[in-house]
Amino acid sequence: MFSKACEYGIKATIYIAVKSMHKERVSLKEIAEEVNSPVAFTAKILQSLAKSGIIDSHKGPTGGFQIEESRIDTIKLHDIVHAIDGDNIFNGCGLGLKQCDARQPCPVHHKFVVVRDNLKIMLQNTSLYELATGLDIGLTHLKR
Amino acid sequence: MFSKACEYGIKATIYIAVKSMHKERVSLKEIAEEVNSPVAFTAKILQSLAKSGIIDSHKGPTGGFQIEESRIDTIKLHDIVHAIDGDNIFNGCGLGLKQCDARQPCPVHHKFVVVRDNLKIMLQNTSLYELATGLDIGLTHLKR
DNA sequence: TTTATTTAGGATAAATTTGTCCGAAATAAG
DNA sequence: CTTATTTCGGACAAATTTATCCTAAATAAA
Ligand code: FES
Ligand code: FES
Repeated sequence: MFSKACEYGIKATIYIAVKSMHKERVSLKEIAEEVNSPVAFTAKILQSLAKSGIIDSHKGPTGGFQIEESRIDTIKLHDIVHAIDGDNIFNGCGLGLKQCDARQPCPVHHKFVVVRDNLKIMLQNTSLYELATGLDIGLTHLKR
Repeated sequence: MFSKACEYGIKATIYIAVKSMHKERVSLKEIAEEVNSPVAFTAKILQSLAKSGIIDSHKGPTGGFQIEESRIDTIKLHDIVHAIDGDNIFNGCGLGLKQCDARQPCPVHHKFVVVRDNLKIMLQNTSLYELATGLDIGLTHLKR
């Protein structure tokens, strides 16, 4: 469904959000540990999320990653997925046709768009805030 | 969403079904042309679909692929996807946790399972027959 | 200013998926 | 029986994704 990079990116962002809600910056190393992801690969993903403006990064001692508190509830899961995996998952044809178009539909088009839109809406309606809160109060988990 | 192999496999199966409904066997070469897929790669996929019992294959002159007519409406999209991509898409965690379990859920679990189940139900409810019919009467297309 | 710490970024490498090649096996037809 | 045709199956290759390594740049603190 999502790429590995996206899975790591989502988990990392949620973890950063939890820490940010407690006014704490968090290092790459800590993130990778908590998220159970390869450190260097996670670094790349965080780098790109920073460039996308989803998270903030700071170099040097006391440096690390954080998210401006006021933005945590405006950031949606959709934004993270879009930043990492692009929009093929939201607009692409389920059977890989170059263009998904209802006027020249593939055999699964009509049924597939329902599912695809369902996913899109879910991602658009899910805020980083609610995901971070669930993790913070111990209702959900990042490792297993 | 689906692997390339699965996309090709679905399109190929639908095409074989259309031909089978007209009592015709169809060769690998023709399938690959109609589906716009690499010939040798398509061969591997068809081979595995034959092993899974979803399609029938016959060697030699006048050989090719076909699907027993009576089975066309009992085969569901779910069967094809399951045969090629396995069941991770139906049961796997959206964030890649080793085990998706409501008792130890990841942050997106509750929202993700709704979408995932939605997809599963759609695939289970979609018969090869209806997909093949749509293609046969020119309502849908395999290339673009 | 020096040092230690942390992210940035480029080069590589490993793993997986996608795709190719070719000879073997089956089989229909002359 | 021989030949032509078609799928089978294994080995190999290319492309993409995932992952690692190392140096540079920034920066906080001594
Ligand atoms: S054309 Fe295939 S999903 Fe729309
Ligand atoms: S635990 Fe992640 S989707 Fe169920």
